[in-house]
Amino acid sequence: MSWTDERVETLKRMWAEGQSASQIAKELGGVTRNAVIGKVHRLGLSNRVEGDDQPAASVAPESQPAAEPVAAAAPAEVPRAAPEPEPEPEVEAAETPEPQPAPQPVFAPRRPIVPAGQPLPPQPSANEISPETLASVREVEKRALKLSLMELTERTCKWPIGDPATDKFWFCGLPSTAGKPYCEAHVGVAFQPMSARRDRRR
DNA sequence: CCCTGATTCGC
DNA sequence: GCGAATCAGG
Repeated sequence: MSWTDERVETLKRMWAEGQSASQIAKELGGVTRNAVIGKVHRLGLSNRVEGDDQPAASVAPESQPAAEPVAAAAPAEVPRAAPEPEPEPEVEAAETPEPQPAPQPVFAPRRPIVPAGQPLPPQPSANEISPETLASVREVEKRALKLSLMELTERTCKWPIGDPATDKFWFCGLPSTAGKPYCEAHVGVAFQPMSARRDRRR
């Protein structure tokens, strides 16, 4: 594969959107994340840290995620999570006058959306779940890794636990079943044969 | 171990 | 210019 204008354009766009090199590589196909990173540098993209253009104040090493939606449709929709307390460490002492217009016009997207390959959990009512499964889930949730939205990956259980409107909210985070968005226990709750649900429903 | 980007250097 | 290998880090 070569870097055609089109492919470079895609690269630029995705990089600007904050997509990771590996995600971009996957999208483009035929290239590795190394290739993408190498190209990014050759194109002069990347976080120009060195002083040359903008003072660049201090390119946030990680920067905040700015709460992104997990997925679209959601039966029992999950309100904004924003598990990040982050009361703003704010600037240091009054050492930077910065009377200038405003530094940081760079366009700083960053951490994009979280996979969400599957629809969000339906949060079935208790009477639709078998006692055994329910017990298993409760037991498992005690061991939940309590991950934040940004910590989820393709192989972590994305089952939400707690009230999204409060601080007591997190995602299961246990190893997800291959190909599924949830761990074994939550897959049991999320994916049930229609017949089973029908039979169990009052 | 999973993942990130950065850098080097032979091709 | 390209990107695998490697490095440094979360």
